[in-house]
Parts: sequence; C-alpha cells; structure tokens
Amino acid sequence: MLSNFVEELRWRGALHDSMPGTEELLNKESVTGYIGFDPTADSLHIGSLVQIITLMRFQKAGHKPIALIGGATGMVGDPSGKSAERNLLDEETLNKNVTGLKNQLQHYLDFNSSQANAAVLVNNYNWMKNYSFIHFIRDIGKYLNVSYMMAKDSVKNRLDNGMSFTEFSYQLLQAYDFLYLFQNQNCKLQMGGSDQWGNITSGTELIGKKNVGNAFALTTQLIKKADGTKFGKSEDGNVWLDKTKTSPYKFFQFWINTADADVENFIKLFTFLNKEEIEALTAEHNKDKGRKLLQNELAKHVTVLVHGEAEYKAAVETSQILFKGTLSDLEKLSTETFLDAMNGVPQFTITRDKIVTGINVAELLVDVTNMLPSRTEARKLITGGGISLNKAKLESSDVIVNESFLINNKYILVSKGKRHNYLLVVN
RNA sequence: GGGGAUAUACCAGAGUGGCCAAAUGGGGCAGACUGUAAAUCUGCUGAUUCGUCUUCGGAGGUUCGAAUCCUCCUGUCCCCA
Repeated sequence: MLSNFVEELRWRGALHDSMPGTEELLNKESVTGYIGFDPTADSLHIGSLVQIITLMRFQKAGHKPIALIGGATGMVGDPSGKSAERNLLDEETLNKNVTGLKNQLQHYLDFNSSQANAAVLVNNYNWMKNYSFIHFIRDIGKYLNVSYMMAKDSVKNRLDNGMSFTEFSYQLLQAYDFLYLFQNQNCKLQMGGSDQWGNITSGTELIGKKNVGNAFALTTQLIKKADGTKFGKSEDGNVWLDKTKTSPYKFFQFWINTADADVENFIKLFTFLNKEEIEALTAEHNKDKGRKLLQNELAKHVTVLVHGEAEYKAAVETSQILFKGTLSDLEKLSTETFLDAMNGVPQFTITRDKIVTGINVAELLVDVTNMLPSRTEARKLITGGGISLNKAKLESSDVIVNESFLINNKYILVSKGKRHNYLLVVN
C-alpha cells in the first residue's frame, strides 16, 4: 500500500533535502505530514502548485496530508527569502485570502473522511488566536535559543538591513504549528520548499527540546528555469490558479510556452505521469522538438489538474483558432460559439454607432479601448507590421475601421504580434 | 561635527551652455527566420492634432538659450573626527 514517496521525489528532481531517518520512516509506516500555505493573496499561484502536488503525491503514496492555512502566520509575514520588512496585511484582506485558499486546496486533495489517510485542512489561527503572548513566550520561546534563531538564513540575511521583532518571531510561530500538529494530529513530518528548511527545523528542534518525540523534515527544490529568470511569472505577472485571475487559456499558454531547456524537468515536477511514460514521451519529443510534444503534454496535464477537462479542451480550441486559424475559420464560428472560443482573450466593448460612423484604428486601439498605451505606440506598431485585424496585417495607421470589418456583425479580433490577442465586441 | 563625491528615461551608464527627447549596453515590444521556441539579424523604446509640448532628484536664479553654470533644499555613498 505504501509506495516510496522520497524516491519518487528524487527521480522527479523535486527532492532538495530531508532529515536523516525521514525516508526510512516513510517507508515503514503511513505518516501524517503537513505543508503550510500563508494567505498572502486570495489565490494560490503556480509557485504553490509545486507544494500542492507534493501533498498529492504524499497522499497517493499512502500517507496522510495536512494542508495548513497560515491564518496566524500570515498576520506576521515570513521573512524567508525577503530582503526587506513587509507591510502587514489587514485582517479583512487576510480573511478573504484564507477563504480563497481554503476553497482552492479542497480541489486538489482527497478529503473523503472514510479513508484512513484522508486529507485534513487546518488553519493555525484556530490555535494561535487565544494563545496569549505571555504564555507563548513562557511555553514556547523558552525552548529556542536566540543564537540558534539568529543563525537561520532568513534572519542572518536581514541583520544588516534590520528586521522587526515581528518577523523575527515568525519561525517561532511556525515551529509551534509543527509542535501543535505533532501533539494533536500525530503529524511527524513537515514539508516545504527549500527556503523553508530553517523554519521547519526550528519546529523539529522545538519538538525535540519539548521531549515529545521525533519529528522529521523534507524540502523540495525551488523551481529554476534554465535561462535564470524567475519561474511562474508571465508578462501579466503571477500565474494564478484562480481562473478569474488567470484565464484557463492564459494558463494553458503559459505551459505551452515552456522552453525546451525546461520542459523535461517540468513534466517530471508537475505531472503524475510515471517514469516510463515520461521517458517514452521524451524520446518521442526529441525526434522532433518542433512538435512540442512535451510542452503539449505538460500543458494538458497541468491545465486539466487545475481547471478540469472541459476548460483544457476550450483552451486548446482557442489556441488552435488564434494561432493556426484564418479569417474564414473565424467566420465559420456562430455568434454563440464565438465568445466561447474566445474565452480567455481579453475583451473590449465599443458602441455600434462609433463603428457605423467609422473610426481611425489608432483612436480605436488607444482612446476607445486602451489596448495600446498611446497613439504614437499604435502608429509605430502598425508601421512595423505588428498589428492585425481579423488576421490581416494593417498596412497603415490611417485605416478607418467600420462595419465591413465586423465578423458576425459583432466582433473584431485584434492581434499584437502573434501572441497577444484582444477581442473587440460591438454593443 | 568637518571634508568630498554623486543624483540622468524600466535598469545600468555617458553627456558638463546650443548640433540633446539625451550616446552605449541590458531589458521590453514588434518584424524576418522558426516550432506560439532558442540563437541570429532588423526596427522601435516620452507625448503629440507632427506645429510642437513635457522630461535629466526638488525649488528658485543666471542666460537669447541649461541635463550642463549659480543658490538653497532633499536623498545616497565615501573619507576624517
């Protein structure tokens, strides 16, 4: 029933470090382990997806996952990896974020209570909210030495620029979470990204000092791209799991655009395909990289995981039309299916009278719709051959757009380059 | 407390009275090639009704004319105490 979780992370290139004895323990018995998610935003993004997937693999391997939402720790702010003190989020925002994360996490793990290793969702606010400061520093603070705490990278890196006592305390709170879960849920393992090693070991240290048992730690690799740029950012910013923040189409596109140098690595990290499947796909992919077989498989699996089969198919459809389609393909779509097909493409509306009268392209793109920041920019792009209307390159910035441009008497597809599309809807 | 240096567009960094909307590099955007790639090459990278207008830390001043000179202020860095 148990499968080798640590070995699986290892061959996928996901394992960073673990405490001695962790692998042995996991291979011996079904273990309860947790990963924390701080509510810094109302949605998780693909950076956190790695940790969600880690929990999923953990559960599939026969262990019991706890997803912890940091309602309390989020009030303080983790200094790990941060070079400067941050502003605190207000409580209203935090509550909203906690709710958002809760809903998302539900989607990924099996919380079915009939299973022995059913997932559990907890919020550390519940055990921190009534813990008084004086009791906390007596019960918990006494066990961790300041010089031990200062030696953590998250603190050491900030000694020059300074850090508040609040952020300094963060590791203590996280250590207490681990102790609490250890005592109340028999949770023996904490996992996280490699930047969490310091915080996690503060927890195992506390548990050891409290003399309540032996706790373990395991961290995963931070995702690195071959070109050195940060993973998880698109030109529009973070890639979110919430489809209202990042449309399934954009999400799908993010993965389709994975560089060759990264795709083999990513398909191991982000999919549940097994070793043989991945090796077979990779061999096939290497025969003709132009087909982007691995990128397509990766995008498929991750999009289905996050948004479901239907949204994935729609995203493929949209991509087909936008990248491979012609004007006649666009015209074939009925008015009803048109909007569906363009789902995920940013939309702008314009009143019909403006189109009936006829409107200069630059004015349309800049003043009416804000697709482009300035007329100068619009003119330069058009002159350089960068703007298409309904798949046809504009020759001049003097073009007057009128009803003859409308598809289905209602739409105009505006493209900037080949990868940026906007839909103009006439009302 | 004393002395010195520096502040330029997204970033780095030239410019030290007009030829400066400001070199160059990076980044970004677009074009060609391609695989919705990488590499490479090309163009663009303040706004504009193409007349001009606003911009070189901030506020004043000198001058026909200032990023450039002067005064004060602010920030950053360095040295001495």
